[in-house]
Amino acid sequence: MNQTNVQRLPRSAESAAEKPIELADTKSRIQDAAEELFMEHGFEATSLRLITTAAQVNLAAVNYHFGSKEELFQAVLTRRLDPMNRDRMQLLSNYEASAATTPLTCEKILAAMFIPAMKLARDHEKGGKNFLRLLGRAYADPAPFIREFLSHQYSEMIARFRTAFSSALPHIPREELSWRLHYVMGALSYTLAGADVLKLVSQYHPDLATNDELLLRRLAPFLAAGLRAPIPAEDDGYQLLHEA
Amino acid sequence: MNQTNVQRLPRSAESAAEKPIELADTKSRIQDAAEELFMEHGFEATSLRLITTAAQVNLAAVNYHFGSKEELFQAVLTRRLDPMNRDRMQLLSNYEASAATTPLTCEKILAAMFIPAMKLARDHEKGGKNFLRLLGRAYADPAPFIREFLSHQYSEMIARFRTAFSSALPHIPREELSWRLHYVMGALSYTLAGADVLKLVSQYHPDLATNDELLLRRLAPFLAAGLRAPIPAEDDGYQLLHEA
DNA sequence: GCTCATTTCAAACGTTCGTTTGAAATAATT
DNA sequence: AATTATTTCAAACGAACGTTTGAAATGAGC
Repeated sequence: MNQTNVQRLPRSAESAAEKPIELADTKSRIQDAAEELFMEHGFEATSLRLITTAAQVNLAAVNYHFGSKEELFQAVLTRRLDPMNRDRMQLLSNYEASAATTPLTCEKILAAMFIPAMKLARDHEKGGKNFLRLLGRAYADPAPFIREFLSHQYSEMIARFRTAFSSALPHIPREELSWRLHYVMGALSYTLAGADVLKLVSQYHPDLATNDELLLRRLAPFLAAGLRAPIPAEDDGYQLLHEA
Repeated sequence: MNQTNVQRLPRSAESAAEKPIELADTKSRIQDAAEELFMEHGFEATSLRLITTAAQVNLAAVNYHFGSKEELFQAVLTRRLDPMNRDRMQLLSNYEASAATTPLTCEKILAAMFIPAMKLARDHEKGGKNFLRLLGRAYADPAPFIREFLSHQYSEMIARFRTAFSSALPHIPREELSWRLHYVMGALSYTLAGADVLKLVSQYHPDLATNDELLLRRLAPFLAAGLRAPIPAEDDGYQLLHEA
């Protein structure tokens, strides 16, 4: 019934663009529409009928080309997540090579995490910004297949950056560093996803929110200062919990 | 058809517990079951049939007591969110009164945010911890009625803490502070929700994750250091974006 | 005991969901 | 041109959804 793993080219294999008004092929149209709609409504609330109508394809096309709704969701994530994480690791390696023997600064390592994410948001005029919002929501999605997929998709990149931070912050114990990395990911995903539920950033200059360099110049110092913070002593005034 | 706003006590109004095996009333049982199931599967993926079965009540009881599934969700959130945010503001006022004229430290203000959240996680043996996970997921939920509800529910508390941080950090420009508050909320919700998709904290000592004081001693220094971080100068080595 | 409001219940409502089907249409191969 | 493989299509499938209904059960007030 279904196609095998090999994907054939359905139309004549001309190399360059033929007609400018020509639509993309069915599979791509589905992915584009799905990305936008998953971002807007979430996985559960987005029906295949909504997607296929927006993509102007037949309802059965999703199951034919992707197998199921879940597999479509994973394909939508993989399409941009894979290159982004590969870029991140490549950029980190470049920085490390440039720095020769001296360890990288936290800011530099953070930049290696952020810049590919921002490049993704900037590059794809259509879905780039939306994709990061979709990703931020996927982080918090309780569906097991999403959580397993993400943790598998990220594991290599995270391990790579963990050791980089470990070298940059030799005075921070390994366990403490794990927690601080956790906080970094929280602030990062929250920011990149634009999940400002609480309207904290009230004066929302549009070019400020989209200006990557400004965003990096705000976020990186904040997180780097946190990563470098001294470990508080035992009697450092944190017996706060029993005052309430 | 439906009951009015006044809620009657359906059973004889004995003051104390009568029989230890007696079940709570229908409305509470629904809320308890809904809290746990919404936490586990999210709003969309949790059906009323699942909730009413777990609560051992009739399917129609949800619409009778709450009106709709959406209103049930809001009731579940309000039940614990309202007291928590009131506690936060009260605790902040207490701290300010104790400090007299001297401004509070960032750590102290952060503690006023965290401690009520942790008390909530600790107090209700059954759903406390789960509720924070539910809350963390609600932050990222795209459903408009959830986002509007949360932003309304939080607005007073956020405004209160914003001015507190503003006093504690007079050298940080107001706009910069808004962004840093944004990062704080990101790390906070990510941590309290236990949304560790990426398994960053691999060595997961159970008593460490549940020990509130330890958690506060890790998170507060990290965030306070970030909040106090100096504003980077224009030529401070952040021309990183074009090296990629 | 009777009355009346409140709560519970089984059953069904109409809708929407993801998926499947088998034939028609299109493209590729011989 | 004939044959084969691939893709599209309209239609339907069974299941699950939130909600409604009207009668039965249960409570309180007189």
